[in-house]
Amino acid sequence: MKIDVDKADRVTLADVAEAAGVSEITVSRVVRGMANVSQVTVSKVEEAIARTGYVRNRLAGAMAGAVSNQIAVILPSLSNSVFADVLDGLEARLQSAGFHSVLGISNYDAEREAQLIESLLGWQPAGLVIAPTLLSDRSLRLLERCRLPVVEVMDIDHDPADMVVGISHRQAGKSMAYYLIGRGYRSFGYVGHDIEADHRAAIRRDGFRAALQENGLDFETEARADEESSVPLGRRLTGQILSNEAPRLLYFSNDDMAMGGLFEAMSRGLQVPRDLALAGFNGLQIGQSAPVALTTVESHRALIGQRAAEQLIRRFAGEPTERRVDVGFTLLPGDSA
Amino acid sequence: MKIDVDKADRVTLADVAEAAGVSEITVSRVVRGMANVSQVTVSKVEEAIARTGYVRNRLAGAMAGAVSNQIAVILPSLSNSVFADVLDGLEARLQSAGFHSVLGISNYDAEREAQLIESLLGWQPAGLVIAPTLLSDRSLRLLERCRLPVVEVMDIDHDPADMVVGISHRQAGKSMAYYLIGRGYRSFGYVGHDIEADHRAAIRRDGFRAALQENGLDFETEARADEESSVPLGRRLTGQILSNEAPRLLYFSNDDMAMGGLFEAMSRGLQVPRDLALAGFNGLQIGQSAPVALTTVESHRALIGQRAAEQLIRRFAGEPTERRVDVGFTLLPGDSA
DNA sequence: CAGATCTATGACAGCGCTGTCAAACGGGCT
DNA sequence: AGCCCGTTTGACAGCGCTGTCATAGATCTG
Repeated sequence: MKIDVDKADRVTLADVAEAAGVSEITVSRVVRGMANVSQVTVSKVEEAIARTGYVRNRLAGAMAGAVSNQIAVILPSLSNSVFADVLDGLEARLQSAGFHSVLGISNYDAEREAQLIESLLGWQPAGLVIAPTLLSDRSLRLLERCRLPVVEVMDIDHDPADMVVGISHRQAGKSMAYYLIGRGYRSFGYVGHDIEADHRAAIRRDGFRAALQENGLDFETEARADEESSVPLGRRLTGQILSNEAPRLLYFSNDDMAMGGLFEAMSRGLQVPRDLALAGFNGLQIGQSAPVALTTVESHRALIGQRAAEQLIRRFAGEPTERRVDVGFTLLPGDSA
Repeated sequence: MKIDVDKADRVTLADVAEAAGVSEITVSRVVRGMANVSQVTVSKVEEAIARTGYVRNRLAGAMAGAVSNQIAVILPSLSNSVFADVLDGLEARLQSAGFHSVLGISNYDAEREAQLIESLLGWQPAGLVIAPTLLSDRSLRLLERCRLPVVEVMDIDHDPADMVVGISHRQAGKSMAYYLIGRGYRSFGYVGHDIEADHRAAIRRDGFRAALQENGLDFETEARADEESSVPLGRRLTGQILSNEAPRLLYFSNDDMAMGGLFEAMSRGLQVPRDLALAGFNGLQIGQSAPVALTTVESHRALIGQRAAEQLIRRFAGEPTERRVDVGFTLLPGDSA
């Protein structure tokens, strides 16, 4: 069978060139906004472009040697608003610099992640941004040999293949613990989601715990489930803990979970923080608007995206880049602890 | 044995072909998993690919005639989780069919939207998915002449250029009003965000209002601000309304806003729904986990994304597609009204 | 006014891959 | 043996664009 492509319809540089009475390369120069074309020619060409309805073929352009303006982006999930925020910040800066992102979602699956890297690399992108799940050896090898700027985002608690932008989740966990100990809390519990998949949550918990242990303390209880984080899960696990003798303060794996905890406490008529104190992570807007503002650590997600974009843009411009960018976090005191 | 180190830059089909002792086209066939290659040759080639570290160049592939596996996706925003959900559903189906999405964010700006369409079309994608803001004439012309499957998503209250997947926001608004009137409410207020930009919110409001008017009613109050929807905004506007004589029920432009309303009511010690009833739109998970579950309409966002992907995939396979897919919505009774 | 220096334009050769068509090969059959 | 047919493999010509280098004027210099 023959797929009858509309070759006749597709307007190419050659068509525009003919229509404008100039050469292809001149049209190409106009399209790319290059300086060395006379004003008269430019307007002739622009008129011809409008008349023919030419749409630039970037595939051919990228092939012919000009660098692609595509950036490969690999994230573990989008249902978690945290990554949507990062993507949002990334897109904003990328777009304003004329780049597009090509997206891949790994679903916290290392094998899938490796496939995505390989597949996206096939589009010869100008750069790669990845929020790593747990990079497999294959992934690492791909990243190292691809000779292309790579920014790992989210946590800077590891050594990057090229560049990394984010915060130290270990420090975030520790800071919260120090703060709470300073506020006088001595009895702690942990409520978490699937921290096998979400290793950053695991790092925060470890950091928190390390700080507790420095003070001769530890979690008295842990409630965990192997599900993605969510408000209902936070609520359910908090309910479980509250049905026994509960610790004074619950540290949640993130704000979604903590909101669930807050809701459960409210439903039970508990006063927060008098009867139960809560702390989360992320600084989601909703937590700060709750009747009892959540005590949490703000991770500047959009900023991470922006900085990642900036690193790439700098690299393209031949400017120096930093191997490790710590965007820092902010402890939001809130009223829940 | 000898890996071409001269052009260490890129391993091409030719390199692999040489390493395997076959022709380029044969390697190409193996890479594309075509049937007409002998088993012996396949393994020779696969070995050579592994040895050379060949990464397929899809740019060249797409150029040479095979269709691109990229899908252009244009959304108004990502900070609104609604679009992140759509993208999530879309990506899931697309990836499993071997496609990637190339993303563009229009920020509810028609001009930007047109630019994005043109720019993304330049990558010769196989299809286009767009959650339109307000398509400019230029955008419409681009969509119509691009000879490529286009799926508009979110609302089906308009006539699509090609295909459309979503729900009727007008019906969603009306249904909620009918439900509330049926529950005995007679006094209504509206709390909304920037419905100039978010025309779907405007359609819901109009639908709601039309249903009220059918019953000889109307909004007694409206509180609006020209900002993106958010929990704090919902809270602030609700506060404004409550400081005067408030209507019995507040209809919010969406669940984010309604959560703000709920929080404000709780903070003031009001009983919901006894003292104030609330209704939203979207069916966000958090609203259903709140101490008072939100009365709302669930828009199946991820499903919209999935269906959009399916329409495209069908079209590529030459199977028939529907011009208009209504994924339907679900009224969630909740406890807030 | 010859020679030097720009500026504006074009010719040409690929980028790395795949569609097309042709050739080589290996039986099965008469 | 001679012929046919199906399976494997390869040669070749682009896809639409841009980098490189060349060329034709235009402008300047002393």
